[in-house]
Amino acid sequence: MHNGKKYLSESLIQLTILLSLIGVRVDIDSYLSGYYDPPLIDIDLGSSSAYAQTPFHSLRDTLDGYSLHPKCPELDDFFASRRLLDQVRHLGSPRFPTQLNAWLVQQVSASSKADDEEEDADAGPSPNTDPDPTPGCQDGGHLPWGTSPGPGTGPGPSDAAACGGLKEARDSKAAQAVVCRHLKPHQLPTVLQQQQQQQEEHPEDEAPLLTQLADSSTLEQENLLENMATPSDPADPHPPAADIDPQWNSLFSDMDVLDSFGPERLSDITSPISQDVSLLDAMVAGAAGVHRSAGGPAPPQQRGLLRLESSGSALGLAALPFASVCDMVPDTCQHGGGGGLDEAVFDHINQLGLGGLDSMDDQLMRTLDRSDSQLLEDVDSDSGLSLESSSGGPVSPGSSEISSSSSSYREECGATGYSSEVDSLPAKGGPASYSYSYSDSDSVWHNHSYSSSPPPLLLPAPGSRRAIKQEPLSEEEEEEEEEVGGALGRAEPSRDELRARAMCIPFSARQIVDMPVEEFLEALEGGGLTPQQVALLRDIRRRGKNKLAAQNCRRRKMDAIARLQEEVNELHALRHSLRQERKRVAKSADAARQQVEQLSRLLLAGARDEAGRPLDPEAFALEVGPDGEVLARPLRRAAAAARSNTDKRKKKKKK
DNA sequence: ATATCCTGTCATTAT
DNA sequence: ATATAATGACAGGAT
Repeated sequence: MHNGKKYLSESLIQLTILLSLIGVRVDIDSYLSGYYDPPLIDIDLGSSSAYAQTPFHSLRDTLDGYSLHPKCPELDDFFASRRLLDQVRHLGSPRFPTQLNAWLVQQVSASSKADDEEEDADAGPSPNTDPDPTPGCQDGGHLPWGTSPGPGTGPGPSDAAACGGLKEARDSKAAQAVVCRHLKPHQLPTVLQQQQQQQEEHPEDEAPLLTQLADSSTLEQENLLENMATPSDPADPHPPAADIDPQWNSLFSDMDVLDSFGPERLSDITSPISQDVSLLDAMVAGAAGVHRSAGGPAPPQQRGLLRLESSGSALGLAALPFASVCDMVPDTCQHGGGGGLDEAVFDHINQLGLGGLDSMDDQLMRTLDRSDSQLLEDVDSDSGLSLESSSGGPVSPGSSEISSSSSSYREECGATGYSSEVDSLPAKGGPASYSYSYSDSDSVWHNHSYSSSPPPLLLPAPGSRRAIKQEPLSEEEEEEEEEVGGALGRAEPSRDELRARAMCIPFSARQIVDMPVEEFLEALEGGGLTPQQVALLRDIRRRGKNKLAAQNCRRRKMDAIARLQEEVNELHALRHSLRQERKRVAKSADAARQQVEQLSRLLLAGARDEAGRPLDPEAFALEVGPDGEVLARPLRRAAAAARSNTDKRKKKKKK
């Protein structure tokens, strides 16, 4: 516990310092509260137990899905990347900040590579932004499609922007992933509107399906997702990429106009980027530039672009969840003057035909529109995961997911009481009246295995998200999947799951257990639940927590036993070595003793008494006196004295 | 049939 | 005061 407190305080200090460094001191919570639930403050600050359950509820739905544990080593990388990209971003591009930033970053990366053959594409303002050469940062490696790098794993999307730049962005998968990750749930209506517009223009697209998907219930979503995944080639897990690629290619072909700068002008641009620009100034400049760029009523697509861009740099500036802080809270940003830097940069740009960049915005919007399907899928997949699958993130009771699932539950609900229904529930398999389509992890979402062996090969459930997306697992997801464990094999709901469904509780057992306590209490109080439902909710949460605690406890116990066994083995080895050493010492002592006796006999053989007669070697022993003088002591006397001593001891004992 | 293991649950205590 | 974690003990299913 003491460690936990220390850890908490250290983490808070680090977080505070980092936030103050980036100039976000006042409105960060309000900003986050508008975007995320729970806010950043609710980020889990550690646990007292190394085996404590993974706080998925606090690790999810924060910071674009990439929540940052304050102790996470990637946090520095994250903010360093963000500072770099904010500086670039807020250099003042009025109309195409995202594209320009991505291009600038790419140019920085390219120049750095020219100067330094090493892989460090982040060289420059943020030299330590990527300690881990992730695929997105290396030689145009593919950013894993939809791969969630896990909480705090800054190098993921941020590398796609900072390291990869346009070269990586040309990879349509990476680009889609970047875009998809930065569409907030609250943007879904906008996306849907755009999707509908696109549907009107391109009725052959997947928009109807996706719109339907967004409005459907969870089970329907699973079916739809299955339908979407079915016609695709199994060898190609990313079928939509084919639609995106031409768009991106055309977009970047326009971007190639900027490549005509040439190295000498490039140096003009890259060198300011490397300056230690005041972040505050840069942010204000960027915000002012963006706002200036609006220049009156922006067309809807431009507004959409700005919104997307302001919500974390939809394209290249991925994984910058704070990137739009200034846009969101401009009051906190005091304009310090952009200086000649912005003007120099954008004079170049303006002189080199910015007209094409207007069309580039349109193309970008079209690209984004086309990628909306992927956005939808990503967003919806996350929601589906949180609702039905193992990740089980917090979902507010008022969310569409809950409402949809709630409705589906209510439709199937037939039980009327808690105790009677609950206690009669069979341990295996629900009543025939239940027709739930259980997902992979509702029943058991933990790893009951004590062994430290690698998790078994997980076969994705037929309707699971994994089966659809076929993406490699991030560490977090692997961990989660590991926790799901054997549940995939037996897709049976837990008893509490059945209880919850029997009582028409609009949460899964996983949700009930994983949701933050505030949300849980809110659901209890404001959920319009009956007392029986409230009691069941509390019981499910208590049992779920205790179940996880028991698992952790047993794992700890097994680990402790293993450690003790290891210690026993080490002690056995130590005892063996000590015994060997004792034998060696005894042997050498014997040898020394024999040497002494031999030398004594030799000396006694040459010794003479006062009368000049030779001494009997058997009757005398050599003795070294206190002054170093060697004396011949008669053995009989010594033996007699020894005998008398033993006699005295015996007499004393008898007394 | 029995032993053992695994897991969930309860009760209790600590944090 | 409440929530939660930790843990011993027990029960029941699986092997």
